[in-house]
Amino acid sequence: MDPGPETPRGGVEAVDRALVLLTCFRDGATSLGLAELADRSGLNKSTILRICVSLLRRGFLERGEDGRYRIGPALWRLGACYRDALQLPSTLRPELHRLCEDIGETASFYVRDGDTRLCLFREEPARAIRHTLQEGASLPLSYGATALVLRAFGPAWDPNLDDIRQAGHAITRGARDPDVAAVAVPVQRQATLLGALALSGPVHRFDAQQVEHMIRVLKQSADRIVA
Amino acid sequence: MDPGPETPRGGVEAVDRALVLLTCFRDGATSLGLAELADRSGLNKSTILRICVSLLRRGFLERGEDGRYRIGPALWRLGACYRDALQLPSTLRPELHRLCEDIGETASFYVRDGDTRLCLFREEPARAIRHTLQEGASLPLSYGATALVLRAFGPAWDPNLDDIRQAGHAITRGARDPDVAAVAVPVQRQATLLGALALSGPVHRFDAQQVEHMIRVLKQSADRIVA
DNA sequence: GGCTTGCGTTTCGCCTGGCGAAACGTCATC
DNA sequence: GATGACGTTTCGCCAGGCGAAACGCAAGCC
Repeated sequence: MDPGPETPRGGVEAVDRALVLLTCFRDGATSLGLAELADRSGLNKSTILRICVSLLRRGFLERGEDGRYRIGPALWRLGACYRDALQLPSTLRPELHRLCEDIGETASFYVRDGDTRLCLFREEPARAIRHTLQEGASLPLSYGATALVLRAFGPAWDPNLDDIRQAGHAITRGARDPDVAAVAVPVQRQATLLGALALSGPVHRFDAQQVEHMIRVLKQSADRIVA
Repeated sequence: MDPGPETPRGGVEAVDRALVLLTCFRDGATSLGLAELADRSGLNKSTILRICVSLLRRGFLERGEDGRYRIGPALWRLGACYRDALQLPSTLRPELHRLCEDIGETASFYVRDGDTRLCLFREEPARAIRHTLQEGASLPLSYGATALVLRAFGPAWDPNLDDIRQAGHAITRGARDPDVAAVAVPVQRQATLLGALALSGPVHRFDAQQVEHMIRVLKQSADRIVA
């Protein structure tokens, strides 16, 4: 949580600290005690307590009966506001569902978020063995099929990714997890990249023939989404 | 945005102001300029500018090319964290989908959020005429079928709602909007209320017979969700 | 062109909000 | 009853940041 050797100065210190506190809730840490917060944020306990009064009052935090802190409902509301601002087509979620049902693998939609990628939506099939991921999960841009697509079709021009731009899709096998494979295509509206659409699942269900089929279906979906 | 005649004291002023700023994004206001923010929040422009530096740095706000502010991706991530903390059964979303398909009306799930209710999930049917609402929408507890259920089965015991507790469901016709009707049932896990499950649509499609059918299906869904 | 209006941004001296070490109360555990 | 971990409260000191005002810019108007 340490902001680095030299924080780029500017801004309001107290606000910064509050945001650091909120950001402590990640990697599955859905509830935190005061000591854990102090530990993760590096802030003085009394400082945290004071800031939490404000966060609690405005619904940005909640307290369980055990006294532990949790993220509050205001953040769900604002999260929805983020999604609304993206003005994504309403066809996105239905298309994901359709992809997931047709192919029988997890379908997901990622957007770029600075130097990470953010899973906005996902649909999982009802199969026993499937790729599980959470909406809201934040992953690095350094690996993964959606990461490649977001980088290849994003604003910055990386010559290493010419082949992906050429092909119009990206495939990875075991990039993040040795058992997981994924295929991704860009979703573009008038030459601007909205995000990446992907199918992911166990690597053994992604042979050449199936992957080819997935790419075809993914591209059709991407087209329908922005149609 | 005025916190009332006398803010309940305590907390950190700068943090409070930052949260007020974020809360300005609602009612479909997905992007705001500095002047609008100043207007809505009642804060001095220079104060806002200073606070925004922190919010921008941490990804809680974004700036469009037009210079306007929008909610940032960090809030989507945290919104997901709120949902995770509720530990809602993974069966919820599929059940909503099933309800929506079987009945052909909008299916939604609400939780209590202080003195309002918050739409966590919703599924809309593909019909031309349907009830449209947004995930993340915040509505009052004073009217609506889900509001009645959340109040009737929540912690505070309101004797006016005995009949709803008795019946195990609530029905409203034209409570919020004269054209909209809704039926809602509680979702309870070991006697604690998780939220309210509802079907809503145009009032003319909610005659006595259909409503009875919906109630039956809703209760089955609620049971399956917590099974 | 000149005037006006609205916007975002920057400045700066003054003052108070809030920082944090330390002390405290309260549970568990040994 | 000693120890440790935790959440909470206190309080004196001081720098963080408040906000009126000034500024620069672009668009609209006569």
